[in-house]
Parts: sequence; C-alpha cells; structure tokens
Amino acid sequence: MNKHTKQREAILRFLRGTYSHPTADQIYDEVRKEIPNISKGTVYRNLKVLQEMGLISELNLNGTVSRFEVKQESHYHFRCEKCGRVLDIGEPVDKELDRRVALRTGLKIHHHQLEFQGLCHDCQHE
Amino acid sequence: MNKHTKQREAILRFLRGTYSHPTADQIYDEVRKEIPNISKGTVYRNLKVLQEMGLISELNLNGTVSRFEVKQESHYHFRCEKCGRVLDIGEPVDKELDRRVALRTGLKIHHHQLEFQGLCHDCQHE
DNA sequence: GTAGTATTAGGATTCATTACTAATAAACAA
DNA sequence: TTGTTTATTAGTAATGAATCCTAATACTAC
Ligand SMILES: [Mn+2]
Ligand SMILES: [Mn+2]
Ligand SMILES: [Zn+2]
Ligand SMILES: [Zn+2]
Repeated sequence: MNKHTKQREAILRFLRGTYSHPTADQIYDEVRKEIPNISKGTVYRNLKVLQEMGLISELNLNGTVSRFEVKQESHYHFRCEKCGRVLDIGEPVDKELDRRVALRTGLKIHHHQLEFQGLCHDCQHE
Repeated sequence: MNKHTKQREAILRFLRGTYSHPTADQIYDEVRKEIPNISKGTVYRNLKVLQEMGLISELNLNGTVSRFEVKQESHYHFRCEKCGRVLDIGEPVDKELDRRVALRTGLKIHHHQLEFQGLCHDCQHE
C-alpha cells in the first residue's frame, strides 16, 4: 500500500498548481525549494507512482523530454517552436476519427494524440 | 558542398526501399551488411545531413527513439502498443483544423502531427 | 512504542545521441 | 595523372535523461 510522504505530496501539489506542463527537472527545482535535499531519483519515482495512481499523466511531445500534468480528460497540445512553451488546446478531441480510421484500416485504435506546432503569443511579436 | 559517399548513399538507399520507419540502430544494422565497418556516428551524422538536404525526415513518436523515413507529404502515423510497429495512415491531414485553432487562439500554427495508438493486425489476433 | 515495509537520498548505470579527432577519400584543378 | 583542399569517416569519449541499486529512514498499522 502507498505511504503518504511529503516528497510525493509536494510534487503533486506543485503539479496541481501549474498549467506549465513542467519537465522532471523543473519539478525537481521547484520542489527543492521546499525539500532541499530531495533527490532526482525520488522525483522520477514519484512521477511514475503518481501516474500509476491515475493522478497525473506524462506527455511526450515531439523530440523533447517528458513533461507532466495533472490527469485531465484527453486534450490536444500546442508547442511553441521558439520558446518550447506547451499549451492546452480547447479544440474537442475527435473520437469519430478513431472509428473512421479503424474501420478503413482494420487496426484496433485505442486513441490518438495531436500536437500543434508554431509560435506562441509572445514569440510572434518580436 | 556535399560530397558523395557510399555510406550516405547506402543509408538513403535503404530508407528508400522500406516502409518500416526504422530507428538509427536498425539502419546501422542494415547498412553494416554492406559496409561492415561503418560507425554509428556516421549513421547519425548522415541522417542529420540527409534531413538538412530535405531527403528524409525524422519521426518522434510518443516516448520512443527517433525513427526515419524518406520525405513525403505530411501524413499521420499509427503505432502498435504491443509490437511497436509504425504504419502510415492514409486519412487526409486536416489543414482546416490548423486554421480554426489559430483563429480561435491567436497562436501562429505551422502544422500539427497526429499519432494513433492501438493494436496492429498481427497483434489483435493472439 | 514496536515491527514491518514502503520510501528515501545519493550514487552507479544504462542508453540514445552528440562531440571530438586524426586518418581518409571525394572533388577538382594544374 | 598528381597534388591540394576539405568534407567525411571510424573510433572513441562525452553528454544527458531516465532508471537501477542499496543501506538508511520514516510512514503506518497494531
Ligand atoms: Mn495538457
Ligand atoms: Mn510515415
Ligand atoms: Zn514561444
Ligand atoms: Zn503489433
């Protein structure tokens, strides 16, 4: 059974308070302000445990390191090609697309993920 | 200016003859049959050069190592969650989606990529 | 409190990819 | 053909994200 530790709690609390889709390193830096001697291994292990608990999810965007966010219903992402920022996109997920492709191809399709790329607001104006 | 080498040519020739979206390692193993002492560094460097030449493109699917394919027009991919196989999907790329999201969000959207996940033909039946 | 065990810190390890470098081989002109 | 230039190579070292390992620690149930 899972024990409740301040390390795990701090990681989850940080993720619950941000929309930034942070990397493990960014989470480490942030949590270290509160628990200065937490180790990176602990961060990685807890990120895995929290995933297994269904509380957070891991995001693997094109050619970047893993990012993490609190578990939400499926949604699309945008990544700025200049500054790397990652944003949630409100556009509804097209479940019909999965059915259509499954029918056409004979593949069993569980889901799909979609990533937009371009320039964020800040990076457009400079 | 680029020089023409048998190493670069063998890598490109292999990619032109497969639909398998191979990894750098798989390309290395294959090309080594022809050029036994080619080094992995040479494979990686040529994969980069061939990309810069616009002849091939790199594929970064969810949480996997890079895969490579001959440059084609934009298309979606499917990855089997069991065997890892990667397939091209014929479904037309929805450019209208980019415009719609750009309009709604104010982001400058260059393109999007989409990855289906599920079970391939082989892995469904066993 | 005590016992049992999940968790931790910190270091070692793995693995894909990149960087480095002296030797090699394209390209091209004399 | 020979020489010169310079991109490319083979081989090895280095990097960096992520995982693994282990003795010490701290939850939790009793
Ligand atoms: Mn998100
Ligand atoms: Mn493809
Ligand atoms: Zn930006
Ligand atoms: Zn399969």
